[in-house]
Amino acid sequence: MVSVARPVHDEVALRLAGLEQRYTPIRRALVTTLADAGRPLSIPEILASVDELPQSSAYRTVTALIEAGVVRRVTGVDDHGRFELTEDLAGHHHHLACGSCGTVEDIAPSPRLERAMAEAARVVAEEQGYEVTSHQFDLVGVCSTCRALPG
Amino acid sequence: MVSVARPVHDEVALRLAGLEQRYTPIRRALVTTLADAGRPLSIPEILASVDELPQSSAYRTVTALIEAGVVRRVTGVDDHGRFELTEDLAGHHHHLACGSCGTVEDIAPSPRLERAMAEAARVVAEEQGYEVTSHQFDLVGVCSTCRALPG
DNA sequence: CTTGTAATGAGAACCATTCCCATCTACACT
DNA sequence: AGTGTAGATGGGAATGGTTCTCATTACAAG
Repeated sequence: MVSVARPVHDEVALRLAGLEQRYTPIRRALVTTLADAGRPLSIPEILASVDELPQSSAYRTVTALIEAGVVRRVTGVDDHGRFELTEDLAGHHHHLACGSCGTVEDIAPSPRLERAMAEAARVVAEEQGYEVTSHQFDLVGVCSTCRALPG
Repeated sequence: MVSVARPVHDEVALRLAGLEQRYTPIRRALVTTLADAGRPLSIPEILASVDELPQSSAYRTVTALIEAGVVRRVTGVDDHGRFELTEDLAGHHHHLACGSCGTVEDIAPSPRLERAMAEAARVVAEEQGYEVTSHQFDLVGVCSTCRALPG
């Protein structure tokens, strides 16, 4: 909750200012929450984390931060939008969505994974004429928690 | 439209029968449409492809086919569900979602891509304790059409 | 302190999806 | 072929996440 580096807040304030927008307490709380979560959060999760936050403000604030280029929307396996700080603020990583419970986790980049991902992106670019967006992959699987469940 | 191999229809009929369900004309039309599309289709796309299909029937039919294990839902970059035949009916492949227009394409598996994907899945399984679902990956990028657009 | 502009909160509006129910149809058994 | 039973269909109502509207409030500059 106080673990967010000041440079992040400064950078967010700067980008908002570039659009003539203010870095208000609500926006600051949202940035802090997303930074601390370490994984993309859905709106319900954000509402549970930030005290006294009306739903409409949550959606609007998230939208404002997206427009300022400090938050991006992540699509998971269920139909809930999930949000995280952009890579230039939170660091490069990939995502792993659990097809069973819907939770999305960040994957810390390891050299082996990066090599495999980079190779996959290269192949897709060559063979399909696609430009893979900023080395961003989302994998779907079953998380260890759900695998342990009966059924 | 007549390009669907008979074994596919037979298999679908069999799986529906296993749940005491019938392989009706509507369901057959949907299977044919999905098989011919060669990429996951959204409900609006399905409605445009199948003549005289009420929206409620489209959703219900898709749901029935999912329960029978012959169709699966694919999540793209926008919030529209997209549907395709399962891999055991349509063959193994990956997806490429265009972050700009939302269209999802199938990626034909090439040896190079498979190697890279398999390696990525292995790493994720080892390092994150995840079981990656049936070698299924979805990548996001910008398709060649959208890249050619101004702006 | 005044004023202009952005931000907020509550609820209405929207839209994709799901649910309901009366009607229709397919298959099994005469 | 005729009939009965259960599944399937279609139209519309209901749901739920997300977006929009607008009156009110909070800032920053003069």
